Amino acid sequence: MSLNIQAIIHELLQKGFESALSLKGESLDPLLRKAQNPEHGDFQSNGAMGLGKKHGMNPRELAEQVVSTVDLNAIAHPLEIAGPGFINIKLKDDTVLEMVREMDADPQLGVTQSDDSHPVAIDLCGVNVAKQLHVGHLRSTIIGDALARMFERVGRRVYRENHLGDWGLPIAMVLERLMANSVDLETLSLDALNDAYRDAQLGARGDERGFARAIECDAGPHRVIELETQNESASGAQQAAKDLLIALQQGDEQLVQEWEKLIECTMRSVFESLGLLNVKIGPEHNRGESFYREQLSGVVEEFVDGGFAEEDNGALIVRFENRERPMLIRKSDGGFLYATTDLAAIKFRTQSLCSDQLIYVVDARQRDHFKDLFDATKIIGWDKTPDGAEVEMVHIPFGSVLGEDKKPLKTRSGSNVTLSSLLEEAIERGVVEVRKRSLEPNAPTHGMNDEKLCTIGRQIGIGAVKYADLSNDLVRDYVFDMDRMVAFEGNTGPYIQYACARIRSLISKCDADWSDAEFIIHEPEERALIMQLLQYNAVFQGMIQSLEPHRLCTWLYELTESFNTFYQSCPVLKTEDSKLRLSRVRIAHLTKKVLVDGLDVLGIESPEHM
RNA sequence: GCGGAUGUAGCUCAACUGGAUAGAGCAUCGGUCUACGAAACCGAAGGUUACAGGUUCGAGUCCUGUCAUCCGCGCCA
Repeated sequence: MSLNIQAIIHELLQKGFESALSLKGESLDPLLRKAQNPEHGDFQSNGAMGLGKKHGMNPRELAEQVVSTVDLNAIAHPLEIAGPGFINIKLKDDTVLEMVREMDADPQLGVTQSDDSHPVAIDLCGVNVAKQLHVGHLRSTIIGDALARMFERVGRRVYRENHLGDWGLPIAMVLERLMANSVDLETLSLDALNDAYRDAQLGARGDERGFARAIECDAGPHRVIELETQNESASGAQQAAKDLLIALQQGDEQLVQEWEKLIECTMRSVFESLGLLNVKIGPEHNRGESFYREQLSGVVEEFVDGGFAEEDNGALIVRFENRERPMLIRKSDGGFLYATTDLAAIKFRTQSLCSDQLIYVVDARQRDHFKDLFDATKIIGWDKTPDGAEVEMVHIPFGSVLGEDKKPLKTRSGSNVTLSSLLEEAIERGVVEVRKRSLEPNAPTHGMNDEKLCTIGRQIGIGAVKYADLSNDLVRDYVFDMDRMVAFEGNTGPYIQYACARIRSLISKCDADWSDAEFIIHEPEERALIMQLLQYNAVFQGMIQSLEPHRLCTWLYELTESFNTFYQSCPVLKTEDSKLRLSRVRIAHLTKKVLVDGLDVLGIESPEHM
């Protein structure tokens, strides 16, 4: 017996189908699933309908034959056939108890560890030097960090790649502007820096052609607004910036020093926000555009030498077989583009880091860019690691964060919402709730000092925002509604955190030693809770495979509901029967371990009290 | 114009990748505490899954078309 009981049943059923249909070697999938309705049992096999049809056999008869040849008596109740040919399986309680014992004894809580020794590289956060973080970075950062934790949880090495926008003309323009005004970079705030960045952009990004074309193509409001902003003014400041960039590229010592200060100034503020967010991203994860600057011409040469790139109107482009749109890898003035840098980064990640899985957590608007990028990578053969492993490249195209008006989130005055202001509000809301709660005499937080309350408030407020983000299907846009997130009711982070806190105090009130108490199933709610716990690994593997954190969120929410139902109907400490009492404490403890572990994978903290 | 995404209860979202009666949470209405933490639990009501066809034992899910919203479309990142 083992935790992968589903795999065992799968195999037995498969053999049953093989013998019933007198077929071998063919992949006959019994379509074993968790039962959709608990009344049908624990698992269901949907294979008979499709296979019966395919091989000219009555599905129901097929199911009956399978049932008569498969022997699951040791672990399950007699199999039942329902409807057109569903096979329903209900495990014996003894089987369930044995599995839960195993899960509880396993430090990994049953989560299967990966045997892939190649690292995963996750492109996340994506800050631009001299720019304030905004809500777009929120998603890239917390989704990327959750995915990273998920891979680390199954034992894989992860490179969190913070691909900073720290190089090129935009940065040169800011630097030029700041130096022209002899601003002291040591004491500069990111807000001031952000203003300088915007001024510089306004000065240099005039793009009448792009604007005209956007109108012509009937472009959406996103693009038009962006281009309008760029066109508001145009000046000759670029020339100075271009000169500065050249000097910087040539390694002018003074300039390089100033440039480094600029990055430092940005990252000080960035890491402050990232710290509040409880994400594992630090200076050691910085590997920005500047890191690749020496490699760009080599990358382009490789494309040229391989015959994969051609000249077009003075620019160098890569063409694809199945579409019109080419990818530019060098401008007609000889400069490189972000696509060039991204190609260099892919080469580095696959060839030097030897990653066999590249994940880009970048918003959905860049779909076409990544399609081009990945296809170009395949053309030149960087889709294999040096030791020959196939590289999987995935773009996670997450949706936009919208305001109540269903348009990209803005402040009342129409400016972008900065990440720090958003986090501040979330924390403030969390702190207010915790303080309010602590005024009640019966609350475990009653009388706690304010510093502790603030820490808890931060954990709750941030947890609420992160859970709200991660619990949605990533590709969809979602409406940011602080009130709903911090409501702490229903499917929210705090709901789950609250259950953890209750279990902790429950356990702390139990004097007896329950650590090796026998698990007992006495009430249906106990069985239901244990069955939910036993799905942890399956859900986890599903999440790894699909790269969808919201699956874990949904399951954790269900687990919390199962626990609350159990807790409501099964007295724990008040139970007279001491064996049953200790069993329930132990079930509660296992639930807490799983909830805390799952929340941690999502990057959400679980306060002791709240 | 071309390409892509999305459309599920009043609102915010699920649906284990084609399975049994489409599920939750808010909001609404009705029950549970002199408390193993009520930030909880139990129940009611709420649906032509944008629309029209098609594929099959079976479709929210797959294919075709239509509509709506959003995004992208060579020298910005």
